[in-house]
Amino acid sequence: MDVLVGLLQLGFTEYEARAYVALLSNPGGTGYEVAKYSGIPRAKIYEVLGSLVARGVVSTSQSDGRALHHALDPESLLRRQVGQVERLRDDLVPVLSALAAQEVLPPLVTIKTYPNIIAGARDIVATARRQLFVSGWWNEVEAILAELTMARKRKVDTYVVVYGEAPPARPRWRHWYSHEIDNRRRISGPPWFIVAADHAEALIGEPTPGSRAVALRTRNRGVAIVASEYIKHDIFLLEASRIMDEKGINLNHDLAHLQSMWFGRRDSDLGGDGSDE
Amino acid sequence: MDVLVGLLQLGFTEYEARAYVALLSNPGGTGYEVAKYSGIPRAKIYEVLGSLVARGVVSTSQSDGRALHHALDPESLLRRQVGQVERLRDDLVPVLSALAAQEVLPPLVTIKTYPNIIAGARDIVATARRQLFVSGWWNEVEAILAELTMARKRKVDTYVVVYGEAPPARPRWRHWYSHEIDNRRRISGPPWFIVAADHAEALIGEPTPGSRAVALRTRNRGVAIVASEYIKHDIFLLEASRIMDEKGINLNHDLAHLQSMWFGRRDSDLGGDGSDE
DNA sequence: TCGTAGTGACTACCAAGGTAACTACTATTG
DNA sequence: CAATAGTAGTTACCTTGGTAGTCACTACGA
Repeated sequence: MDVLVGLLQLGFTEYEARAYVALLSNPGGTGYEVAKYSGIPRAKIYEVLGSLVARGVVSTSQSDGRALHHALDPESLLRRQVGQVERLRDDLVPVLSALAAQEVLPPLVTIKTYPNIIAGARDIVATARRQLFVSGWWNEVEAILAELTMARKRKVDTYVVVYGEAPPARPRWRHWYSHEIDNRRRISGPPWFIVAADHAEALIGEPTPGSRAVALRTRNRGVAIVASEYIKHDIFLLEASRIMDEKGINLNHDLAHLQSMWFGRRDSDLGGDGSDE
Repeated sequence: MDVLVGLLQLGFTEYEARAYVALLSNPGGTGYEVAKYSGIPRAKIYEVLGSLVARGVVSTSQSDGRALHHALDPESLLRRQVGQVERLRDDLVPVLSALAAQEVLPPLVTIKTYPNIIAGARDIVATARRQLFVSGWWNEVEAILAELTMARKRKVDTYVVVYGEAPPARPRWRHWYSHEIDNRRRISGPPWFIVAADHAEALIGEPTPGSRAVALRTRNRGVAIVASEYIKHDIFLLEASRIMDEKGINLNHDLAHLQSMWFGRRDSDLGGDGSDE
């Protein structure tokens, strides 16, 4: 990640970003020096430093009658930004939620572009309460791994099926299943990505790397159930075939540990605190 | 907090904010309807909705060949924003910190405007490791209360002295001391706000409500020690006078000659009342 | 004279806000 | 049946403010 791009995303202008970086590596500079190191025209530098001072990102000190400038350390800068959005969230969410009207019947909504599909998947995982099913390729699963971990910490039953070559960073979760297929070509058509929560909400996506990525997201009950059941069947068959490979007989007994997918959590399954194995 | 202002702070344009709010309270609208509810000129509405769709804040569905629009729910929207800044932080801080050069000797830095003083105080509290001293009026102490709570959770020894009328939301901490004084007028001059951490960093501020607010922030060792010691002495005297009150010892008369340090030639009592725990 | 320090007056460009006028379709009603 | 009003969407153009970028100037000390 280019630092300048990152700072732009924090709302810095290009000059502000360049001045900040220049001040970081050359602390205590006069305006003139900052202009020299940053390549910002001298005619603009005081304006730029002024707006950074107003934002509290740069502070001044006096020495020999000259004004020196000092950059806020990066940790503090980013901590402030995070704190600001968090405070904004705490202020805004209740007001906005009060404004929001309920949709009469859940629409079948189209989501466009890859990052929006990932964001939608994160939403669903982050709001799941009891049961969560995920099926997709490692790239997409990895992108929502932080949220999946949080969900498991919240005691959400989380089932994940990952297609493709076994990834290096594969977490050791109880219900993590791998379809080890060479590459994205093996199974027909484009990649897919399915997230379903609580038999209530689902996202069925086609995370093509290009700009063609599209997904369906809905709280439509039928779709949500189909998505969940599809993944359940997939897992069931995967396990069945594995065990048949090993033994050959009496599948029912061997697959009993999967019954919780359909019948909810049983006492014997309450194996821990979100860190099984 | 006005919702529109809040959304602007999230990087929405005014039209985008108005369209989003209109869509929240009227879900599933055509572009035409959104324009009607939001007051955005029809000529602009598709452009605006388009950029919201591109950002994933609005999604579309089809019904009778018409494109309907649906707003992302506020919790998800704000969760995404928070996650985005957090990811930016994790990416950016290591790179920026690597760029940062150490200042040879800690400067005496001037901080301007009230919010920047508060932000600086938050920085210091958030990075304190062992010992923390805070002295100020309730307004300012309240503004950094969240960070103080975090510091206490990190096992930082936290001492707070609050001037002014006892606030309603006063936390019940072990080292929380109150100087109950009627109003900001009693002690001469403007309000003040002191934060000192680890005998290493200090902020000494003058949080005037207007634009005149100024503070000194520094890692200069001498200043940091003076600030810490000042607050320690203040607490010591406060406690001493409380305990003497309890035991019926009254030195007012014997120390009357010192009262002039604080009150000129008037003789009156110190406000210590022992409302700590 | 050169390097440091700071300022005023420009130009260029673009995103955002704002207006007017247009097409096309549907439903209602006199 | 034609006229009208409302819905749905589009093209063109204009204004404004902020950002980027240039040039030319003053002032000072070594």
